[in-house]
Amino acid sequence: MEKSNTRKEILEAALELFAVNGYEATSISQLADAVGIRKASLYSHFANKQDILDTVVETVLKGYADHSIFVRADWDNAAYTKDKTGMTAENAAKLVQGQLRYILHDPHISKGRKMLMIEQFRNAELAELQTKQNYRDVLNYFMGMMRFLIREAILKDEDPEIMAAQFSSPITVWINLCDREPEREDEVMELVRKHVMQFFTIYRK
Amino acid sequence: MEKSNTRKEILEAALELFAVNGYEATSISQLADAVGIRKASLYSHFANKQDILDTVVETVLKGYADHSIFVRADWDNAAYTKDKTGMTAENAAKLVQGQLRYILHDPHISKGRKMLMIEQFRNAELAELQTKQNYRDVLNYFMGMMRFLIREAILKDEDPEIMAAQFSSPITVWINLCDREPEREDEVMELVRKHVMQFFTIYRK
DNA sequence: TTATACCTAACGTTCGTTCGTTAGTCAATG
DNA sequence: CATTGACTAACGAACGAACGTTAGGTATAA
Repeated sequence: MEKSNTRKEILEAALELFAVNGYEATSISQLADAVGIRKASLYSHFANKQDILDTVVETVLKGYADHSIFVRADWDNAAYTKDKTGMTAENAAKLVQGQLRYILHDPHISKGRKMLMIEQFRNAELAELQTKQNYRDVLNYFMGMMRFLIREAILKDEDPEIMAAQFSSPITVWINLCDREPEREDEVMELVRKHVMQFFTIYRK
Repeated sequence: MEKSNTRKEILEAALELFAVNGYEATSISQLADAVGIRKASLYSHFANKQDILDTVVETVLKGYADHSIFVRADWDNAAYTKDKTGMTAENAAKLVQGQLRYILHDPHISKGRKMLMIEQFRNAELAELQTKQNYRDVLNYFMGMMRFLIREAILKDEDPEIMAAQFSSPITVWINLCDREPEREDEVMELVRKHVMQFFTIYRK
Protein backbone atom coordinates (compact mmCIF):
# COMPACT_ATOMS: atom_id res chain seq x y z
CA MET A 1 0.00 0.00 0.00
CA GLU A 2 2.86 2.33 0.82
CA LYS A 3 2.69 4.29 -2.45
CA SER A 4 5.11 7.00 -3.47
CA ASN A 5 4.71 10.14 -1.45
CA THR A 6 6.39 12.38 -4.02
CA ARG A 7 3.08 12.93 -5.76
CA LYS A 8 1.56 13.98 -2.45
CA GLU A 9 4.52 16.26 -1.73
CA ILE A 10 4.05 17.93 -5.10
CA LEU A 11 0.38 18.56 -4.37
CA GLU A 12 1.20 19.95 -0.92
CA ALA A 13 3.83 22.30 -2.31
CA ALA A 14 1.57 23.31 -5.18
CA LEU A 15 -1.30 24.23 -2.86
CA GLU A 16 1.12 26.17 -0.70
CA LEU A 17 2.42 28.17 -3.68
CA PHE A 18 -0.97 28.64 -5.33
CA ALA A 19 -2.30 29.98 -2.01
CA VAL A 20 0.22 32.81 -2.10
CA ASN A 21 1.02 33.50 -5.76
CA GLY A 22 -1.94 32.01 -7.56
CA TYR A 23 -1.74 29.42 -10.31
CA GLU A 24 -0.44 31.43 -13.28
CA ALA A 25 2.21 33.23 -11.25
CA THR A 26 3.59 29.96 -9.87
CA SER A 27 6.18 28.36 -12.14
CA ILE A 28 7.01 24.70 -12.60
CA SER A 29 10.62 25.41 -11.58
CA GLN A 30 9.46 27.08 -8.36
CA LEU A 31 7.31 24.08 -7.59
CA ALA A 32 10.09 21.60 -8.36
CA ASP A 33 12.51 23.55 -6.15
CA ALA A 34 9.99 23.49 -3.31
CA VAL A 35 9.68 19.73 -3.61
CA GLY A 36 13.43 19.24 -4.09
CA ILE A 37 13.43 17.58 -7.51
CA ARG A 38 14.15 18.67 -11.11
CA LYS A 39 11.25 20.22 -12.94
CA ALA A 40 11.22 17.45 -15.59
CA SER A 41 10.52 14.93 -12.84
CA LEU A 42 7.17 16.56 -12.19
CA TYR A 43 6.03 15.07 -15.48
CA SER A 44 6.50 11.56 -14.08
CA HIS A 45 3.54 12.32 -11.83
CA PHE A 46 1.38 14.78 -13.74
CA ALA A 47 0.56 15.28 -17.40
CA ASN A 48 1.08 19.03 -17.30
CA LYS A 49 0.70 22.12 -15.15
CA GLN A 50 -3.07 22.28 -15.55
CA ASP A 51 -3.27 18.65 -14.37
CA ILE A 52 -1.53 19.69 -11.15
CA LEU A 53 -4.06 22.46 -10.57
CA ASP A 54 -6.97 20.12 -11.32
CA THR A 55 -5.67 17.55 -8.86
CA VAL A 56 -5.03 20.18 -6.20
CA VAL A 57 -8.59 21.46 -6.59
CA GLU A 58 -9.86 17.90 -6.46
CA THR A 59 -8.09 17.20 -3.17
CA VAL A 60 -9.20 20.53 -1.70
CA LEU A 61 -12.74 19.67 -2.70
CA LYS A 62 -12.46 16.18 -1.23
CA GLY A 63 -10.91 17.47 2.00
CA TYR A 64 -13.72 19.98 2.29
CA ALA A 65 -16.41 17.36 1.72
CA ASP A 66 -14.80 15.09 4.32
CA HIS A 67 -13.96 17.58 7.05
CA SER A 68 -16.04 20.73 6.67
CA ILE A 69 -18.15 21.63 9.64
CA PHE A 70 -20.64 23.40 7.45
CA VAL A 71 -21.88 20.84 4.95
CA ARG A 72 -23.77 18.53 7.31
CA ALA A 73 -25.43 19.93 10.39
CA ASP A 74 -28.25 18.43 12.35
CA TRP A 75 -28.93 21.03 14.95
CA ASP A 76 -31.74 19.12 16.56
CA ASN A 77 -29.53 16.09 17.22
CA ALA A 78 -26.07 17.60 17.69
CA ALA A 79 -24.23 16.74 20.89
CA TYR A 80 -24.03 20.30 22.12
CA THR A 81 -27.73 20.88 21.62
CA LYS A 82 -29.03 17.69 23.21
CA ASP A 83 -29.12 19.54 26.46
CA LYS A 84 -31.21 22.55 25.46
CA THR A 85 -29.93 24.57 28.43
CA GLY A 86 -26.40 24.16 27.08
CA MET A 87 -26.98 26.67 24.29
CA THR A 88 -25.99 29.74 26.26
CA ALA A 89 -24.18 32.73 24.78
CA GLU A 90 -20.97 31.66 26.52
CA ASN A 91 -21.16 28.16 25.09
CA ALA A 92 -21.97 29.47 21.63
CA ALA A 93 -18.97 31.78 21.82
CA LYS A 94 -16.71 28.92 22.87
CA LEU A 95 -18.12 26.74 20.09
CA VAL A 96 -17.53 29.37 17.42
CA GLN A 97 -14.05 30.14 18.73
CA GLY A 98 -13.18 26.46 18.47
CA GLN A 99 -14.47 26.22 14.94
CA LEU A 100 -12.60 29.40 14.04
CA ARG A 101 -9.30 28.12 15.44
CA TYR A 102 -9.71 24.95 13.39
CA ILE A 103 -10.61 26.78 10.21
CA LEU A 104 -7.71 29.21 10.64
CA HIS A 105 -5.03 26.62 11.36
CA ASP A 106 -5.91 23.53 9.35
CA PRO A 107 -3.28 23.65 6.59
CA HIS A 108 -5.50 22.36 3.80
CA ILE A 109 -8.49 24.50 4.69
CA SER A 110 -6.56 27.72 5.14
CA LYS A 111 -4.47 27.31 1.98
CA GLY A 112 -7.49 26.24 -0.02
CA ARG A 113 -9.36 29.28 1.19
CA LYS A 114 -6.53 31.62 0.15
CA MET A 115 -6.21 30.00 -3.26
CA LEU A 116 -9.92 30.47 -3.92
CA MET A 117 -9.62 34.09 -2.84
CA ILE A 118 -6.85 34.69 -5.39
CA GLU A 119 -8.39 32.78 -8.27
CA GLN A 120 -12.04 33.78 -7.85
CA PHE A 121 -12.03 36.41 -10.61
CA ARG A 122 -10.23 34.39 -13.27
CA ASN A 123 -11.27 30.76 -12.86
CA ALA A 124 -15.03 30.20 -13.15
CA GLU A 125 -14.86 26.77 -11.52
CA LEU A 126 -13.00 28.15 -8.51
CA ALA A 127 -15.34 31.14 -8.34
CA GLU A 128 -18.26 28.78 -7.96
CA LEU A 129 -16.37 26.80 -5.34
CA GLN A 130 -15.64 30.00 -3.44
CA THR A 131 -19.32 30.97 -3.38
CA LYS A 132 -20.31 27.50 -2.22
CA GLN A 133 -17.69 26.90 0.46
CA ASN A 134 -17.26 30.36 1.89
CA TYR A 135 -20.71 31.81 1.40
CA ARG A 136 -23.61 29.43 0.72
CA ASP A 137 -22.62 26.54 2.99
CA VAL A 138 -21.66 28.86 5.85
CA LEU A 139 -24.90 30.79 5.55
CA ASN A 140 -26.97 27.60 5.43
CA TYR A 141 -25.16 26.19 8.44
CA PHE A 142 -25.84 29.20 10.61
CA MET A 143 -29.35 29.54 9.21
CA GLY A 144 -29.97 26.05 10.58
CA MET A 145 -28.57 27.17 13.92
CA MET A 146 -30.82 30.23 13.96
CA ARG A 147 -33.88 28.19 13.09
CA PHE A 148 -33.04 25.83 15.91
CA LEU A 149 -32.55 28.65 18.42
CA ILE A 150 -35.81 30.27 17.34
CA ARG A 151 -37.67 26.96 17.60
CA GLU A 152 -36.29 26.47 21.09
CA ALA A 153 -37.54 29.95 21.98
CA ILE A 154 -34.01 31.05 22.84
CA LEU A 155 -33.85 33.80 20.23
CA LYS A 156 -36.45 36.17 18.81
CA ASP A 157 -38.44 35.08 15.78
CA GLU A 158 -36.76 37.27 13.15
CA ASP A 159 -35.70 36.38 9.58
CA PRO A 160 -33.21 33.51 10.07
CA GLU A 161 -31.39 34.23 6.82
CA ILE A 162 -30.57 37.76 7.92
CA MET A 163 -29.68 36.55 11.40
CA ALA A 164 -27.30 34.00 9.89
CA ALA A 165 -25.69 36.68 7.73
CA GLN A 166 -25.31 39.00 10.71
CA PHE A 167 -23.88 36.20 12.80
CA SER A 168 -21.48 34.70 10.26
CA SER A 169 -20.29 37.68 8.19
CA PRO A 170 -18.19 39.35 10.89
CA ILE A 171 -16.46 36.00 11.37
CA THR A 172 -15.89 35.67 7.62
CA VAL A 173 -14.35 39.13 7.54
CA TRP A 174 -12.16 38.38 10.54
CA ILE A 175 -10.97 35.12 8.98
CA ASN A 176 -9.81 37.08 5.97
CA LEU A 177 -8.08 39.55 8.29
CA CYS A 178 -6.25 36.70 10.04
CA ASP A 179 -5.22 35.20 6.72
CA ARG A 180 -3.55 38.53 5.94
CA GLU A 181 -2.28 39.32 9.45
CA PRO A 182 -2.04 36.11 11.50
CA GLU A 183 -0.56 38.01 14.45
CA ARG A 184 -3.99 39.57 15.08
CA GLU A 185 -5.60 36.23 15.91
CA ASP A 186 -5.91 36.88 19.65
CA GLU A 187 -7.48 40.25 19.01
CA VAL A 188 -9.92 38.62 16.59
CA MET A 189 -10.76 35.85 19.07
CA GLU A 190 -11.76 38.46 21.60
CA LEU A 191 -13.86 40.29 19.00
CA VAL A 192 -15.58 37.02 18.15
CA ARG A 193 -16.37 36.43 21.80
CA LYS A 194 -17.85 39.90 22.19
CA HIS A 195 -19.74 39.55 18.91
CA VAL A 196 -21.40 36.26 19.85
CA MET A 197 -22.25 37.48 23.35
CA GLN A 198 -23.75 40.69 22.01
CA PHE A 199 -25.64 38.82 19.29
CA PHE A 200 -27.30 36.62 21.89
CA THR A 201 -28.02 39.64 24.06
CA ILE A 202 -29.86 41.60 21.41
CA TYR A 203 -31.66 38.67 19.84
CA ARG A 204 -32.55 37.04 23.18
CA LYS A 205 -36.23 36.44 23.48
CA MET B 1 -2.40 71.44 -20.93
CA GLU B 2 -3.75 68.67 -23.16
CA LYS B 3 -1.13 66.06 -22.20
CA SER B 4 -0.80 62.62 -23.80
CA ASN B 5 -3.55 60.25 -22.78
CA THR B 6 -1.62 57.10 -23.71
CA ARG B 7 -0.09 56.99 -20.27
CA LYS B 8 -3.53 57.18 -18.73
CA GLU B 9 -4.83 54.50 -21.09
CA ILE B 10 -1.99 52.21 -20.04
CA LEU B 11 -2.84 52.71 -16.38
CA GLU B 12 -6.53 52.03 -17.04
CA ALA B 13 -5.80 48.84 -18.95
CA ALA B 14 -3.25 47.76 -16.35
CA LEU B 15 -5.72 48.16 -13.49
CA GLU B 16 -8.30 46.24 -15.49
CA LEU B 17 -5.92 43.35 -16.11
CA PHE B 18 -4.41 43.34 -12.61
CA ALA B 19 -7.96 43.21 -11.18
CA VAL B 20 -8.59 39.90 -12.94
CA ASN B 21 -5.22 38.17 -13.37
CA GLY B 22 -3.09 39.87 -10.76
CA TYR B 23 0.21 41.61 -11.39
CA GLU B 24 2.59 38.69 -12.03
CA ALA B 25 0.16 36.83 -14.28
CA THR B 26 -0.36 39.90 -16.47
CA SER B 27 2.24 40.21 -19.24
CA ILE B 28 3.59 43.32 -20.87
CA SER B 29 2.42 42.05 -24.26
CA GLN B 30 -1.12 41.53 -22.94
CA LEU B 31 -1.11 45.05 -21.59
CA ALA B 32 0.25 46.51 -24.83
CA ASP B 33 -2.39 44.63 -26.84
CA ALA B 34 -5.12 45.99 -24.58
CA VAL B 35 -3.89 49.54 -25.16
CA GLY B 36 -3.31 48.96 -28.89
CA ILE B 37 0.43 49.66 -29.06
CA ARG B 38 3.60 47.55 -29.31
CA LYS B 39 5.06 46.41 -26.04
CA ALA B 40 8.29 48.37 -26.58
CA SER B 41 6.24 51.56 -26.64
CA LEU B 42 5.22 51.02 -23.02
CA TYR B 43 8.77 51.90 -22.09
CA SER B 44 8.30 55.41 -23.46
CA HIS B 45 5.94 55.98 -20.53
CA PHE B 46 7.18 53.75 -17.71
CA ALA B 47 10.61 52.60 -16.59
CA ASN B 48 9.56 48.97 -16.21
CA LYS B 49 6.69 46.69 -15.22
CA GLN B 50 7.08 47.38 -11.52
CA ASP B 51 6.83 51.11 -12.25
CA ILE B 52 3.44 50.48 -13.87
CA LEU B 53 2.20 48.66 -10.78
CA ASP B 54 3.53 51.37 -8.48
CA THR B 55 1.77 54.07 -10.50
CA VAL B 56 -1.47 52.06 -10.63
CA VAL B 57 -1.37 51.65 -6.84
CA GLU B 58 -0.62 55.34 -6.50
CA THR B 59 -3.65 56.36 -8.55
CA VAL B 60 -5.89 53.84 -6.76
CA LEU B 61 -4.68 55.28 -3.47
CA LYS B 62 -5.27 58.84 -4.65
CA GLY B 63 -8.71 58.03 -6.02
CA TYR B 64 -9.58 56.43 -2.71
CA ALA B 65 -8.39 59.41 -0.70
CA ASP B 66 -10.36 61.78 -2.94
CA HIS B 67 -13.62 59.87 -3.30
CA SER B 68 -14.00 57.33 -0.49
CA ILE B 69 -17.09 57.72 1.63
CA PHE B 70 -15.36 56.15 4.58
CA VAL B 71 -12.30 58.26 5.28
CA ARG B 72 -14.03 61.45 6.44
CA ALA B 73 -17.32 61.27 8.25
CA ASP B 74 -18.82 63.84 10.55
CA TRP B 75 -21.98 62.18 11.72
CA ASP B 76 -23.05 65.06 13.92
CA ASN B 77 -23.00 67.52 11.03
CA ALA B 78 -23.86 65.39 8.02
CA ALA B 79 -26.76 66.52 5.85
CA TYR B 80 -28.85 63.42 6.45
CA THR B 81 -28.44 63.65 10.20
CA LYS B 82 -29.20 67.34 10.65
CA ASP B 83 -32.82 66.38 11.01
CA LYS B 84 -32.57 63.82 13.78
CA THR B 85 -35.93 62.34 12.87
CA GLY B 86 -34.54 61.52 9.41
CA MET B 87 -32.44 58.65 10.74
CA THR B 88 -35.11 56.00 10.39
CA ALA B 89 -34.39 52.39 9.42
CA GLU B 90 -35.87 53.01 5.98
CA ASN B 91 -33.63 56.00 5.38
CA ALA B 92 -30.58 54.16 6.65
CA ALA B 93 -31.35 51.28 4.29
CA LYS B 94 -31.69 53.67 1.35
CA LEU B 95 -28.45 55.42 2.33
CA VAL B 96 -26.52 52.15 2.52
CA GLN B 97 -28.00 50.89 -0.74
CA GLY B 98 -26.89 54.08 -2.46
CA GLN B 99 -23.37 53.78 -1.08
CA LEU B 100 -23.29 50.12 -2.08
CA ARG B 101 -24.37 50.84 -5.66
CA TYR B 102 -21.62 53.44 -5.94
CA ILE B 103 -18.96 51.16 -4.47
CA LEU B 104 -20.00 48.29 -6.72
CA HIS B 105 -20.10 50.23 -9.98
CA ASP B 106 -17.38 52.86 -9.78
CA PRO B 107 -14.77 51.44 -12.17
CA HIS B 108 -11.73 52.51 -10.21
CA ILE B 109 -13.06 51.47 -6.83
CA SER B 110 -14.29 48.07 -7.94
CA LYS B 111 -11.17 47.20 -9.91
CA GLY B 112 -8.93 48.47 -7.13
CA ARG B 113 -10.84 46.33 -4.65
CA LYS B 114 -10.42 43.20 -6.78
CA MET B 115 -6.73 43.84 -7.30
CA LEU B 116 -6.17 44.15 -3.56
CA MET B 117 -8.11 40.93 -3.03
CA ILE B 118 -5.81 39.08 -5.45
CA GLU B 119 -2.54 40.57 -4.26
CA GLN B 120 -3.17 40.61 -0.51
CA PHE B 121 -1.13 37.48 0.28
CA ARG B 122 1.91 38.29 -1.84
CA ASN B 123 2.43 42.04 -1.70
CA ALA B 124 2.88 43.42 1.81
CA GLU B 125 2.15 47.01 0.74
CA LEU B 126 -1.13 45.97 -0.88
CA ALA B 127 -2.02 43.77 2.10
CA GLU B 128 -1.76 46.82 4.34
CA LEU B 129 -3.85 48.84 1.90
CA GLN B 130 -6.48 46.10 1.87
CA THR B 131 -6.74 46.12 5.66
CA LYS B 132 -6.99 49.88 5.74
CA GLN B 133 -9.46 50.45 2.91
CA ASN B 134 -11.71 47.44 3.26
CA TYR B 135 -11.54 46.81 6.98
CA ARG B 136 -10.28 49.59 9.26
CA ASP B 137 -11.79 52.60 7.49
CA VAL B 138 -15.14 50.87 6.97
CA LEU B 139 -15.27 49.78 10.59
CA ASN B 140 -14.37 53.25 11.84
CA TYR B 141 -16.96 54.85 9.61
CA PHE B 142 -19.79 52.70 10.90
CA MET B 143 -18.47 52.92 14.45
CA GLY B 144 -18.95 56.67 14.13
CA MET B 145 -22.46 56.06 12.88
CA MET B 146 -23.23 53.75 15.79
CA ARG B 147 -21.84 56.21 18.34
CA PHE B 148 -24.04 58.91 16.81
CA LEU B 149 -27.16 56.73 16.91
CA ILE B 150 -26.46 55.75 20.50
CA ARG B 151 -25.88 59.38 21.50
CA GLU B 152 -29.15 60.35 19.86
CA ALA B 153 -30.87 57.58 21.87
CA ILE B 154 -32.03 55.88 18.67
CA LEU B 155 -30.15 52.63 19.31
CA LYS B 156 -29.31 50.69 22.46
CA ASP B 157 -26.08 51.50 24.28
CA GLU B 158 -24.09 48.40 23.32
CA ASP B 159 -20.42 48.10 22.24
CA PRO B 160 -20.23 50.32 19.10
CA GLU B 161 -17.27 48.43 17.67
CA ILE B 162 -19.21 45.16 17.67
CA MET B 163 -22.30 46.92 16.35
CA ALA B 164 -20.25 48.38 13.50
CA ALA B 165 -18.82 44.94 12.69
CA GLN B 166 -22.27 43.38 12.71
CA PHE B 167 -23.63 46.16 10.55
CA SER B 168 -20.84 46.40 7.99
CA SER B 169 -19.57 42.81 7.66
CA PRO B 170 -22.61 41.38 5.87
CA ILE B 171 -22.28 44.20 3.36
CA THR B 172 -18.57 43.49 2.92
CA VAL B 173 -19.36 39.83 2.25
CA TRP B 174 -22.10 40.73 -0.20
CA ILE B 175 -19.81 43.12 -2.06
CA ASN B 176 -17.37 40.27 -2.57
CA LEU B 177 -20.24 38.10 -3.77
CA CYS B 178 -21.28 40.73 -6.32
CA ASP B 179 -17.68 41.10 -7.49
CA ARG B 180 -17.77 37.39 -8.29
CA GLU B 181 -21.38 37.17 -9.52
CA PRO B 182 -22.59 40.62 -10.62
CA GLU B 183 -25.94 39.18 -11.73
CA ARG B 184 -26.87 38.71 -8.07
CA GLU B 185 -26.84 42.44 -7.34
CA ASP B 186 -30.61 42.80 -7.07
CA GLU B 187 -30.83 39.86 -4.69
CA VAL B 188 -28.05 41.40 -2.62
CA MET B 189 -29.77 44.79 -2.58
CA GLU B 190 -32.86 43.19 -1.10
CA LEU B 191 -30.75 41.36 1.50
CA VAL B 192 -29.10 44.65 2.43
CA ARG B 193 -32.50 46.29 2.89
CA LYS B 194 -33.69 43.47 5.13
CA HIS B 195 -30.42 43.47 7.05
CA VAL B 196 -30.50 47.19 7.81
CA MET B 197 -34.18 47.09 8.77
CA GLN B 198 -33.64 44.13 11.06
CA PHE B 199 -30.53 45.70 12.57
CA PHE B 200 -32.51 48.78 13.52
CA THR B 201 -35.34 46.64 14.85
CA ILE B 202 -33.24 44.58 17.23
CA TYR B 203 -30.98 47.44 18.36
CA ARG B 204 -33.81 49.96 18.67
CA LYS B 205 -33.93 51.52 22.09
C1' DT C 1 12.88 -8.26 -17.27
C1' DT C 2 10.00 -4.70 -16.83
C1' DA C 3 8.38 -0.70 -14.69
C1' DT C 4 9.14 3.25 -12.14
C1' DA C 5 11.21 7.52 -10.53
C1' DC C 6 14.44 10.50 -11.29
C1' DC C 7 17.92 12.70 -14.05
C1' DT C 8 20.32 15.86 -17.94
C1' DA C 9 19.67 18.15 -22.03
C1' DA C 10 17.26 20.42 -25.12
C1' DC C 11 13.06 22.10 -27.43
C1' DG C 12 10.23 26.19 -29.07
C1' DT C 13 7.83 30.01 -26.96
C1' DT C 14 7.14 33.85 -24.19
C1' DC C 15 8.91 36.84 -20.78
C1' DG C 16 10.61 41.74 -19.54
C1' DT C 17 13.75 44.83 -21.43
C1' DT C 18 17.04 47.53 -24.54
C1' DC C 19 18.51 49.51 -28.80
C1' DG C 20 18.46 52.37 -32.76
C1' DT C 21 15.30 54.43 -35.96
C1' DT C 22 11.51 57.07 -37.68
C1' DA C 23 7.85 60.34 -38.03
C1' DG C 24 5.68 64.23 -36.00
C1' DT C 25 5.49 68.58 -33.09
C1' DC C 26 6.98 72.95 -31.94
C1' DA C 27 9.93 76.88 -30.68
C1' DA C 28 13.87 79.29 -31.90
C1' DT C 29 16.80 80.88 -35.43
C1' DG C 30 18.56 83.06 -39.60
C1' DC D 1 8.95 82.47 -44.01
C1' DA D 2 11.61 78.65 -44.32
C1' DT D 3 15.01 75.91 -41.86
C1' DT D 4 16.89 74.04 -38.05
C1' DG D 5 17.31 71.37 -33.93
C1' DA D 6 15.46 69.43 -29.75
C1' DC D 7 12.08 66.64 -28.04
C1' DT D 8 8.59 63.14 -28.07
C1' DA D 9 6.11 58.84 -28.86
C1' DA D 10 5.81 55.27 -31.48
C1' DC D 11 8.11 51.40 -33.92
C1' DG D 12 10.74 46.67 -35.42
C1' DA D 13 14.33 43.89 -34.06
C1' DA D 14 16.81 41.68 -30.95
C1' DC D 15 18.56 40.37 -26.23
C1' DG D 16 19.23 36.84 -22.38
C1' DA D 17 16.41 34.57 -19.17
C1' DA D 18 12.64 31.91 -17.87
C1' DC D 19 8.62 29.49 -19.29
C1' DG D 20 6.13 24.72 -19.92
C1' DT D 21 7.23 20.59 -22.07
C1' DT D 22 9.55 16.49 -24.34
C1' DA D 23 13.09 13.01 -25.31
C1' DG D 24 16.27 9.87 -23.90
C1' DG D 25 19.24 7.83 -20.48
C1' DT D 26 20.23 5.69 -15.76
C1' DA D 27 19.59 3.58 -11.46
C1' DT D 28 16.64 1.00 -8.37
C1' DA D 29 13.51 -2.51 -7.13
C1' DA D 30 9.79 -5.80 -7.89
